[in-house]
Amino acid sequence: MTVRTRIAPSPTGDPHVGTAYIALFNLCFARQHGGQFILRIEDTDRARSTAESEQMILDSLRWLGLEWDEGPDVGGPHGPYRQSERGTLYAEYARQLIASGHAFKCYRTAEELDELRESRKAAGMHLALKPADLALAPDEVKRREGEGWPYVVRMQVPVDGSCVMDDMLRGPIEVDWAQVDAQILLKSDGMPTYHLANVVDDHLMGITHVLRGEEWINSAPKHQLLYEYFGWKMPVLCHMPLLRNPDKSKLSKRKNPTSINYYRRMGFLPQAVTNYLGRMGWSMPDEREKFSLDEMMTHFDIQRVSLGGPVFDLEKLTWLNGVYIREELDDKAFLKALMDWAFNEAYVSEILPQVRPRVETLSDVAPLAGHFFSGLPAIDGGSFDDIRLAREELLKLLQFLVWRLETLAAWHKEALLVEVKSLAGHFDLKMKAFLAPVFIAITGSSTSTSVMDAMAILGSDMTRARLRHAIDVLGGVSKKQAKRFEKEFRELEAPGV
RNA sequence: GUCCCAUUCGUCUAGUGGUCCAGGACACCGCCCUUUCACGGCGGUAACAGGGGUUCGAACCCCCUAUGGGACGCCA
Repeated sequence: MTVRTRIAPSPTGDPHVGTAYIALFNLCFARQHGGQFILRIEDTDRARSTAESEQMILDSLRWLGLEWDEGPDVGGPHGPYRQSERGTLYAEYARQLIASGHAFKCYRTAEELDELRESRKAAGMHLALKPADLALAPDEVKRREGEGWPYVVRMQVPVDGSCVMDDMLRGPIEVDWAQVDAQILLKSDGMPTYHLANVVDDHLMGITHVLRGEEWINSAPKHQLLYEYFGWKMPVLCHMPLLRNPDKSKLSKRKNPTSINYYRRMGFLPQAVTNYLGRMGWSMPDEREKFSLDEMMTHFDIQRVSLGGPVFDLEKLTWLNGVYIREELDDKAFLKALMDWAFNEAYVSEILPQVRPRVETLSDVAPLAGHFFSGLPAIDGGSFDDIRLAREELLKLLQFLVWRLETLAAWHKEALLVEVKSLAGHFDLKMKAFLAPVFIAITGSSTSTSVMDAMAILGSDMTRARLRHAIDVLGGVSKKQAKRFEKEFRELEAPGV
């Protein structure tokens, strides 16, 4: 048996807890059956990830203790299908499908597709575009082809009848073919979409079981069809429930800290985080709450997965983490955990230059630099009383900064400075005035170390979490405000559009 | 809008036709322990979404309704 987890690349290298969650269950499932567990980063769009951001994601999975295997024919997460070759490899399979009549070239433009979807929506029909909907008159196709228009390769799909696929946990799932669109297999830049890459890779890697998120159920018919077209054996499917925000929507960073790095920075123990993820939609046969990864693997049973989408509860995770610190760590291990976390030479050395000019006695250090060793500062709305900005303007400032920082790929002081400068310009504020509220949000006080350096040292996850926390204690951004803010922010991002 | 998936205390869950007027955990409340605060111990509030079937019997099986979520991208 061979299973794999596919990882969506992210430019900032944020490893999502949802990814870790799926990886954990894949790992346990594989180990329980003595099988292999492989990792794949889905980098069909090279702009989305860098070697560095991929490394960050892998590091955090390793931190959680999720060890993966080198797959057959796959040297690490990328394997022989690595970027340079990937386009040509998948293009070859796409050609094969065209030759067998299972796929076709489509010269439709984005505008035409929008129109088609609009009119279908207006007519109250389902939005799936079928091959017939996309067809152009033969001479028009000829013209576009002759003029060298860009094209994509789409798969053929049946127009009627239905597709039945099997899910390990849910039993047979039936979907009308009418709901399934002529999925794009190869983009106009020649790179494959997830759907093609996924099927081809899984086949070449000999994947036998696929455990993935519930959000993939609807595209499973396409995958099944592709396996049929190629004449390959389809892996067994299993769709895991989705982790949720407290409001039950799919876990998202807008409403929750979703980055593993955040929990790491906050001082959670990896065993506790992994244990907690293992309790999401799953339980030990004897119902104990606390168990190690090894215990989970030996007692694992996929049938014990419950299908209701579990809410990720920070409070309970925090309790569990406390249990681990109290029960699993003796003084020596506790000390080691602290040192691994922040009390180490590398980290403290970064902080020393910040405090040296500002202290007179050694005992000044802790109060001054405490925020480098803390989570969220104890602030409330009153902490911002001295800021001479209207409440809404203040919220907007913090919110814009969060949004800017969310897309920042390289996290260092110079890059931060560029962002802050440009935003200060937008708000028509001097740097000092712009940074005043940021200072309070990050350090929790109005006298401390340099805020720009603090942000650089604290890192992306903690910085953003503190800014978001400040927004929360200020009463949060209302839906109406969010709408206004977003509009203004977009105009700021793309001036003249 | 169309389709798909789901639905047990506020939250995570146990429960796969009788042992369930539903058990455990977090949170909350009370009491005890304690020089404070925690930790710990004991106790309490609190749920089978609703309606129809099937059955001697239903949280568990079937149907309908409601609610929630997801999908409908040259994202993954």
